[in-house]
Amino acid sequence: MDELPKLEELDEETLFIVSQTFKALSDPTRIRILHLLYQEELSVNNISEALHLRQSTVSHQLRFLKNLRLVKYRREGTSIYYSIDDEHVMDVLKQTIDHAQHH
Amino acid sequence: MDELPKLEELDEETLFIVSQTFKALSDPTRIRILHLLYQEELSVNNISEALHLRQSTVSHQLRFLKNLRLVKYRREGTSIYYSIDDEHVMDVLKQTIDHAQHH
DNA sequence: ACTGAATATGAATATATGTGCATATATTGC
DNA sequence: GCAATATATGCACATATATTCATATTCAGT
Repeated sequence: MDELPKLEELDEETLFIVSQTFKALSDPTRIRILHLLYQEELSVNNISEALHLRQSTVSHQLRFLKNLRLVKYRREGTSIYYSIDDEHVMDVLKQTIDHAQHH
Repeated sequence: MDELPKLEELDEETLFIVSQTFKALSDPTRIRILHLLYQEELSVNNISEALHLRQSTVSHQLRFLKNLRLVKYRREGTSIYYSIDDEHVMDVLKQTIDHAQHH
Protein backbone atom coordinates (compact mmCIF):
# COMPACT_ATOMS: atom_id res chain seq x y z
CA MET A 1 0.00 0.00 0.00
CA ASP A 2 2.26 2.72 -1.32
CA GLU A 3 1.31 6.30 -0.71
CA LEU A 4 1.99 9.43 -2.65
CA PRO A 5 4.70 11.67 -1.25
CA LYS A 6 2.66 13.67 1.23
CA LEU A 7 2.27 17.35 0.47
CA GLU A 8 2.72 19.66 3.39
CA GLU A 9 -0.30 21.47 4.72
CA LEU A 10 -1.16 24.66 2.94
CA ASP A 11 -1.07 27.55 5.38
CA GLU A 12 -2.49 30.91 4.42
CA GLU A 13 0.86 32.53 3.80
CA THR A 14 2.07 29.79 1.47
CA LEU A 15 -1.22 29.89 -0.37
CA PHE A 16 -0.83 33.61 -0.86
CA ILE A 17 2.76 33.45 -2.10
CA VAL A 18 2.01 30.59 -4.47
CA SER A 19 -1.10 32.19 -5.92
CA GLN A 20 0.71 35.51 -6.38
CA THR A 21 3.60 33.81 -8.12
CA PHE A 22 1.31 32.09 -10.58
CA LYS A 23 -0.68 35.28 -11.05
CA ALA A 24 2.51 36.91 -12.25
CA LEU A 25 2.80 34.20 -14.89
CA SER A 26 -0.85 34.24 -15.88
CA ASP A 27 -0.78 37.39 -17.98
CA PRO A 28 0.43 37.24 -21.61
CA THR A 29 2.16 40.61 -21.38
CA ARG A 30 4.17 39.63 -18.32
CA ILE A 31 5.05 36.28 -19.87
CA ARG A 32 6.38 38.05 -22.95
CA ILE A 33 8.41 40.45 -20.81
CA LEU A 34 9.93 37.64 -18.75
CA HIS A 35 10.60 35.62 -21.88
CA LEU A 36 12.51 38.56 -23.35
CA LEU A 37 14.44 39.26 -20.16
CA TYR A 38 15.46 35.65 -19.93
CA GLN A 39 17.55 36.22 -23.06
CA GLU A 40 19.09 39.53 -22.07
CA GLU A 41 19.01 42.47 -19.74
CA LEU A 42 16.92 45.27 -21.25
CA SER A 43 15.78 48.82 -20.51
CA VAL A 44 12.15 49.80 -20.23
CA ASN A 45 12.34 51.41 -23.65
CA ASN A 46 13.97 48.33 -25.15
CA ILE A 47 11.11 46.17 -23.92
CA SER A 48 8.51 48.70 -24.95
CA GLU A 49 9.84 48.77 -28.51
CA ALA A 50 10.50 45.05 -28.81
CA LEU A 51 6.98 44.13 -27.75
CA HIS A 52 5.11 47.15 -29.16
CA LEU A 53 3.77 48.12 -25.77
CA ARG A 54 3.26 51.57 -24.24
CA GLN A 55 6.00 52.71 -21.92
CA SER A 56 3.58 52.99 -19.01
CA THR A 57 2.24 49.50 -19.59
CA VAL A 58 5.74 48.07 -19.40
CA SER A 59 6.55 50.15 -16.35
CA HIS A 60 3.42 49.03 -14.51
CA GLN A 61 4.08 45.37 -15.24
CA LEU A 62 7.73 45.66 -14.27
CA ARG A 63 6.67 47.10 -10.94
CA PHE A 64 4.46 44.07 -10.43
CA LEU A 65 7.31 41.70 -11.25
CA LYS A 66 9.75 43.71 -9.16
CA ASN A 67 7.46 43.57 -6.09
CA LEU A 68 7.45 39.80 -6.35
CA ARG A 69 11.26 39.89 -6.79
CA LEU A 70 11.02 38.11 -10.12
CA VAL A 71 13.12 40.84 -11.74
CA LYS A 72 15.79 43.22 -10.53
CA TYR A 73 17.07 46.47 -12.02
CA ARG A 74 20.14 48.61 -12.36
CA ARG A 75 20.35 52.25 -13.31
CA GLU A 76 22.65 53.48 -16.07
CA GLY A 77 22.26 57.17 -16.76
CA THR A 78 18.60 57.89 -17.31
CA SER A 79 17.88 54.34 -18.38
CA ILE A 80 16.98 51.49 -16.09
CA TYR A 81 17.95 47.99 -17.08
CA TYR A 82 15.87 45.08 -15.91
CA SER A 83 16.87 41.44 -15.63
CA ILE A 84 15.64 38.14 -14.21
CA ASP A 85 16.00 37.69 -10.45
CA ASP A 86 14.30 34.35 -9.76
CA GLU A 87 15.77 31.33 -11.47
CA HIS A 88 13.25 28.95 -9.96
CA VAL A 89 10.25 30.78 -11.33
CA MET A 90 11.95 31.07 -14.71
CA ASP A 91 12.51 27.32 -14.69
CA VAL A 92 8.82 26.82 -14.05
CA LEU A 93 7.95 29.18 -16.90
CA LYS A 94 10.36 27.49 -19.30
CA GLN A 95 9.07 24.02 -18.39
CA THR A 96 5.51 25.09 -19.01
CA ILE A 97 6.25 26.82 -22.31
CA ASP A 98 8.07 23.70 -23.43
CA HIS A 99 5.21 21.50 -22.29
CA ALA A 100 2.69 23.64 -24.17
CA GLN A 101 4.73 23.56 -27.36
CA HIS A 102 5.43 19.86 -27.54
CA HIS A 103 2.20 18.33 -26.35
CA MET B 1 30.96 33.52 -25.25
CA ASP B 2 28.47 31.01 -23.98
CA GLU B 3 24.83 31.61 -24.58
CA LEU B 4 21.76 30.67 -22.65
CA PRO B 5 19.75 27.78 -24.04
CA LYS B 6 17.61 29.62 -26.54
CA LEU B 7 13.90 29.72 -25.79
CA GLU B 8 11.64 29.04 -28.70
CA GLU B 9 9.59 31.89 -30.09
CA LEU B 10 6.33 32.51 -28.31
CA ASP B 11 3.50 32.13 -30.77
CA GLU B 12 0.01 33.31 -29.86
CA GLU B 13 -1.31 29.83 -29.21
CA THR B 14 1.49 28.89 -26.84
CA LEU B 15 1.12 32.20 -25.04
CA PHE B 16 -2.57 31.50 -24.56
CA ILE B 17 -2.12 27.97 -23.28
CA VAL B 18 0.67 28.97 -20.90
CA SER B 19 -1.20 31.96 -19.49
CA GLN B 20 -4.36 29.89 -19.04
CA THR B 21 -2.44 27.17 -17.26
CA PHE B 22 -0.94 29.62 -14.80
CA LYS B 23 -4.28 31.34 -14.39
CA ALA B 24 -5.65 28.02 -13.17
CA LEU B 25 -2.95 27.98 -10.52
CA SER B 26 -3.30 31.63 -9.55
CA ASP B 27 -6.45 31.31 -7.47
CA PRO B 28 -6.26 30.13 -3.83
CA THR B 29 -9.47 28.12 -4.10
CA ARG B 30 -8.29 26.21 -7.16
CA ILE B 31 -4.91 25.58 -5.55
CA ARG B 32 -6.60 24.12 -2.49
CA ILE B 33 -8.80 21.90 -4.65
CA LEU B 34 -5.85 20.59 -6.66
CA HIS B 35 -3.82 20.11 -3.50
CA LEU B 36 -6.62 17.97 -2.07
CA LEU B 37 -7.13 15.98 -5.25
CA TYR B 38 -3.44 15.25 -5.42
CA GLN B 39 -3.87 13.15 -2.30
CA GLU B 40 -7.05 11.33 -3.31
CA GLU B 41 -9.95 11.16 -5.70
CA LEU B 42 -12.94 13.04 -4.27
CA SER B 43 -16.54 13.87 -5.09
CA VAL B 44 -17.81 17.42 -5.40
CA ASN B 45 -19.46 17.12 -1.99
CA ASN B 46 -16.29 15.72 -0.42
CA ILE B 47 -14.36 18.75 -1.64
CA SER B 48 -17.11 21.13 -0.67
CA GLU B 49 -17.12 19.82 2.89
CA ALA B 50 -13.38 19.48 3.27
CA LEU B 51 -12.73 23.05 2.22
CA HIS B 52 -15.91 24.67 3.55
CA LEU B 53 -16.94 25.92 0.14
CA ARG B 54 -20.37 26.14 -1.48
CA GLN B 55 -21.24 23.33 -3.82
CA SER B 56 -21.66 25.72 -6.71
CA THR B 57 -18.30 27.33 -6.08
CA VAL B 58 -16.59 23.95 -6.21
CA SER B 59 -18.54 22.98 -9.29
CA HIS B 60 -17.63 26.20 -11.09
CA GLN B 61 -13.95 25.81 -10.31
CA LEU B 62 -13.94 22.14 -11.29
CA ARG B 63 -15.41 23.10 -14.64
CA PHE B 64 -12.55 25.54 -15.10
CA LEU B 65 -9.98 22.86 -14.24
CA LYS B 66 -11.77 20.27 -16.36
CA ASN B 67 -11.79 22.55 -19.41
CA LEU B 68 -8.02 22.84 -19.12
CA ARG B 69 -7.81 19.05 -18.66
CA LEU B 70 -6.09 19.43 -15.30
CA VAL B 71 -8.68 17.13 -13.71
CA LYS B 72 -10.83 14.25 -14.94
CA TYR B 73 -13.99 12.74 -13.51
CA ARG B 74 -15.88 9.50 -13.19
CA ARG B 75 -19.50 9.00 -12.29
CA GLU B 76 -20.62 6.63 -9.53
CA GLY B 77 -24.32 6.72 -8.89
CA THR B 78 -25.34 10.31 -8.43
CA SER B 79 -21.87 11.32 -7.30
CA ILE B 80 -19.05 12.44 -9.55
CA TYR B 81 -15.50 11.76 -8.47
CA TYR B 82 -12.75 14.08 -9.60
CA SER B 83 -9.03 13.36 -9.80
CA ILE B 84 -5.83 14.85 -11.18
CA ASP B 85 -5.30 14.52 -14.93
CA ASP B 86 -2.10 16.48 -15.59
CA GLU B 87 1.01 15.27 -13.82
CA HIS B 88 3.20 17.96 -15.31
CA VAL B 89 1.12 20.82 -13.99
CA MET B 90 0.91 19.12 -10.59
CA ASP B 91 4.70 18.88 -10.58
CA VAL B 92 4.91 22.59 -11.23
CA LEU B 93 2.45 23.27 -8.42
CA LYS B 94 4.30 21.02 -5.99
CA GLN B 95 7.65 22.58 -6.85
CA THR B 96 6.31 26.06 -6.28
CA ILE B 97 4.60 25.19 -3.00
CA ASP B 98 7.83 23.64 -1.83
CA HIS B 99 9.81 26.67 -2.95
CA ALA B 100 7.44 29.01 -1.13
CA GLN B 101 7.64 27.01 2.07
CA HIS B 102 11.38 26.61 2.30
CA HIS B 103 12.68 29.92 1.04
C1' DA C 1 19.01 76.27 -12.96
C1' DC C 2 17.15 74.77 -17.37
C1' DT C 3 16.25 71.31 -20.98
C1' DG C 4 15.60 66.84 -22.87
C1' DA C 5 15.25 61.93 -22.24
C1' DA C 6 13.85 57.89 -19.58
C1' DT C 7 11.04 56.06 -16.22
C1' DA C 8 7.40 56.00 -12.58
C1' DT C 9 2.99 57.04 -10.83
C1' DG C 10 -2.05 58.19 -10.19
C1' DA C 11 -6.62 58.34 -11.91
C1' DA C 12 -9.99 56.65 -15.00
C1' DT C 13 -12.01 53.07 -17.58
C1' DA C 14 -13.15 48.80 -19.63
C1' DT C 15 -12.95 44.08 -19.00
C1' DA C 16 -12.19 39.75 -16.44
C1' DT C 17 -12.97 36.99 -12.50
C1' DG C 18 -14.85 34.61 -8.25
C1' DT C 19 -18.78 33.67 -5.67
C1' DG C 20 -23.62 33.04 -4.36
C1' DC C 21 -28.47 32.29 -5.32
C1' DA C 22 -31.87 30.03 -7.71
C1' DT C 23 -32.85 26.63 -10.78
C1' DA C 24 -31.98 22.93 -14.11
C1' DT C 25 -30.28 18.37 -15.10
C1' DA C 26 -29.10 13.63 -14.15
C1' DT C 27 -29.22 9.37 -11.58
C1' DT C 28 -31.11 6.02 -8.22
C1' DG C 29 -34.68 3.60 -5.71
C1' DC C 30 -39.34 3.12 -5.09
C1' DG D 1 -43.44 8.33 -13.12
C1' DC D 2 -42.12 10.42 -8.61
C1' DA D 3 -39.14 11.80 -4.87
C1' DA D 4 -34.58 12.38 -3.12
C1' DT D 5 -29.78 13.30 -3.81
C1' DA D 6 -25.75 15.05 -6.28
C1' DT D 7 -24.01 17.99 -9.60
C1' DA D 8 -24.18 21.63 -13.21
C1' DT D 9 -25.54 25.99 -15.04
C1' DG D 10 -27.18 30.91 -15.83
C1' DC D 11 -27.47 35.26 -13.95
C1' DA D 12 -26.21 38.98 -11.00
C1' DC D 13 -22.97 41.41 -8.42
C1' DA D 14 -18.83 42.88 -6.24
C1' DT D 15 -14.07 43.04 -6.80
C1' DA D 16 -9.70 42.61 -9.28
C1' DT D 17 -6.95 43.55 -13.23
C1' DA D 18 -4.75 45.52 -17.50
C1' DT D 19 -4.28 49.40 -20.12
C1' DT D 20 -4.20 54.28 -21.28
C1' DC D 21 -3.57 59.19 -20.64
C1' DA D 22 -1.65 62.83 -18.28
C1' DT D 23 1.65 64.18 -15.20
C1' DA D 24 5.44 63.69 -11.89
C1' DT D 25 10.08 62.30 -10.97
C1' DT D 26 14.91 61.43 -11.88
C1' DC D 27 19.16 62.08 -14.11
C1' DA D 28 22.72 64.02 -17.59
C1' DG D 29 24.55 67.69 -20.04
C1' DT D 30 25.06 72.44 -20.58
